[in-house]
Amino acid sequence: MTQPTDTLSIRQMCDAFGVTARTLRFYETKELLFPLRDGTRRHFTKQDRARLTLILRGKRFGFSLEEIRQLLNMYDRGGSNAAQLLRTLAIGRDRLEQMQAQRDELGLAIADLQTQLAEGQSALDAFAQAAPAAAE
Amino acid sequence: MTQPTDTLSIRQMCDAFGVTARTLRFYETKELLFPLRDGTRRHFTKQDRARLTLILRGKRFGFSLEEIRQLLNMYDRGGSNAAQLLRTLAIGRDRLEQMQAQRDELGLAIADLQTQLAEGQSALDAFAQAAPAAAE
DNA sequence: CGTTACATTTACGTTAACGTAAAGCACACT
DNA sequence: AGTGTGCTTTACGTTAACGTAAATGTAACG
Repeated sequence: MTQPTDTLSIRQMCDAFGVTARTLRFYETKELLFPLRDGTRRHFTKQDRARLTLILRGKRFGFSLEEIRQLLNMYDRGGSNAAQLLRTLAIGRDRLEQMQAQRDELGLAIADLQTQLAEGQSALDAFAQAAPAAAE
Repeated sequence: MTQPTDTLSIRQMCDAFGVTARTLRFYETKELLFPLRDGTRRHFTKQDRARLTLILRGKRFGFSLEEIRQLLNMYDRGGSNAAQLLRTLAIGRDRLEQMQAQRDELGLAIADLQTQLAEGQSALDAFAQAAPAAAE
């Protein structure tokens, strides 16, 4: 009959998720988390834990906190909002394309850099290859 | 015998390189460019053009402006500074590794997102898959 | 001489996602 | 009462690479 003590203190949250207290409070001000209050202290519920999981996952996906907030809100309202869902999907696809483009550009830059570095001793000259007569 | 008019105005530079005047002035304050002065106006020499090419290339490589400045300085002093060159190479390799790591992470995230988006209609549920009972 | 075009300096603003004090409750223990 | 631990709020600081005004200058055109 002891209450499940279903909540975590801020420190426990930090340890559990590998984030700082500042981060958790910050997320609260950004309306990403809504911990309960015992007087002045925060108590993070199972919901908060689930949301934080999503937040971190969203960050891995490259979403901004604001985007994540919107996604979480939609999710909260129950997925019955088809139009919104579609827009969400569009956002997701956009992000995907951006990421792919980014990755491709990275790939190019990496290839460039690799050949430059491998090509010889003087990577500087390689780096500067496009500059004829930089020093007259 | 007409002087080659070998310099470009700031606007011509902007057009030639697709950057803003602010950017060029900013680069000057950062000691990346050293345009000549005709009274108050800037005149960008061939050297400046070469340097700007390198700057933009360096950015494509993911170097910061400060890193670029150092590289340009080393290059300017003539490549006779072997130790420096080696350190430079090390920097380049570090950057390469960072970029590869970044690219790999991006690859992972992309793969994730792709399966999520493809897997079904509800990308939201997919996005939220790790959150059981987010809405009790 | 007035306008237009282009240029200049100075300096505050922007963005994201927190970091980092500073100062102070609120309890538990001793 | 004192000490310590954990938590709180408030609020300024950080970083990079410029953006964006504001006020002014100068040179040529008409």
